[in-house]
Amino acid sequence: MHVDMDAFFASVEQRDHPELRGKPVVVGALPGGRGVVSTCSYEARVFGLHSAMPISEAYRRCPQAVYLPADLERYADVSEQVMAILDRISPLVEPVSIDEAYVDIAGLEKLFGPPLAIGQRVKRLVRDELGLTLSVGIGPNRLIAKIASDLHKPDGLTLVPAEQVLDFLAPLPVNVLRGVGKKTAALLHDQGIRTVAQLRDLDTDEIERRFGESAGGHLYLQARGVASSAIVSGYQRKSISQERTFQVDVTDRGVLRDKLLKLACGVGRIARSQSLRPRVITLKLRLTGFETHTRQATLDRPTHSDDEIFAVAWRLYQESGMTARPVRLIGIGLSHWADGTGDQLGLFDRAPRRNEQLYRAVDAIKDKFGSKAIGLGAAGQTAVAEPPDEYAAGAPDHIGLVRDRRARR
DNA sequence: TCTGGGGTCCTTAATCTA
DNA sequence: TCTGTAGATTAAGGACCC
Repeated sequence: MHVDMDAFFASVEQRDHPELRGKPVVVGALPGGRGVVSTCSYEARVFGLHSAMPISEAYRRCPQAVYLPADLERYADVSEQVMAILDRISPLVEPVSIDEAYVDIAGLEKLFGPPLAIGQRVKRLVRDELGLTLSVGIGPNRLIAKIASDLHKPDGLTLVPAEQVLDFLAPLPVNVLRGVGKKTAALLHDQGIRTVAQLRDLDTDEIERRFGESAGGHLYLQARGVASSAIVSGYQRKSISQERTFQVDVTDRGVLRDKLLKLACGVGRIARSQSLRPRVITLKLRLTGFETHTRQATLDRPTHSDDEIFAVAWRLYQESGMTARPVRLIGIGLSHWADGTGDQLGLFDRAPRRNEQLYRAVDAIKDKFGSKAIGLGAAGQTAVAEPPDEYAAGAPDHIGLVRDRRARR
């Protein structure tokens, strides 16, 4: 099951300020400055407003709307309340963003009834306890549930049984698939491919040649309704970043230096609060004309001290070769934690294409290093000691030995 | 004409190293 | 000891998502 709050930020504002109900509400940047619409109410969408639209254009189209800055802390509180309700439904909840989550509802029939009843229960609980609506999609895997939840927004509830997946997907535009944004959609349109059904006519070699092995492979499978159904709770972030766009492009070194110091303190504080020490610090610059560059440094000694983060970022700026150019945006990112999870070293090889070979290789590694030393997972995923069945069902992408960097085994 | 902020993942190329 | 190279790592950019 995929649940998605309706116009989340705007709905919270309308709930807490009754005078805003029934009116176009835009949460995001304020008119007059630089920025975009974060979320807008359905009353505002009537005027063609939508997320990510430049605020200047939103104001042109709908000057009578109420424009509010985002109060992210408050929305995060509400988000936690929503997630807490989901936790009461299932032990396997995977929040994907502030207003969205996947919930594993397999095997809950005895407790709550059939899938549709579970969806209705979630909607009722959230409406009664929090005064908010959401849209629910239920399907045999994450892809289908996600697309389904989007289909009858707002306040929707859509179920797609496994045997209807292919027919369900066929007429939909290709951009419903994960990873198909503006660029990929345009490439597909150039070939006359607009629907998922049409995408199915491309064979796997053709599609991988055009979109790369990874993206192409995903497209091929998604077009056939194949996707993961694994719901993973427990999240370890991989990076921390903060960035700021200036109201007018900045050339003054002092202004940039001050902003960079503030950003360093901001990311440093978060890193310390989570005991994360980055080994990599990234400086981001956006120049006049939206030209974006990054510069990064790998540290000898990881740190989450504000001073050290700032010093590295400032050095990166000075060595960037762009100090003469006006700056539109400046930002700092931290990544590659020195401690904690996500620090395994994968020695990956192209996988044998047949499971038989795979398991022979796994057995050889087990013999040599012990069963706890090995793990299997799709590329980029956390490896687990025993492969879940869904990996056993198809040929894996990679096989490799995973070890702890610190252990040096 | 305009394009935020916080993320993830992938590709490509250069460089390092066992 | 020298050298070529596969594979790992680093760096930069970009697509995409919410």
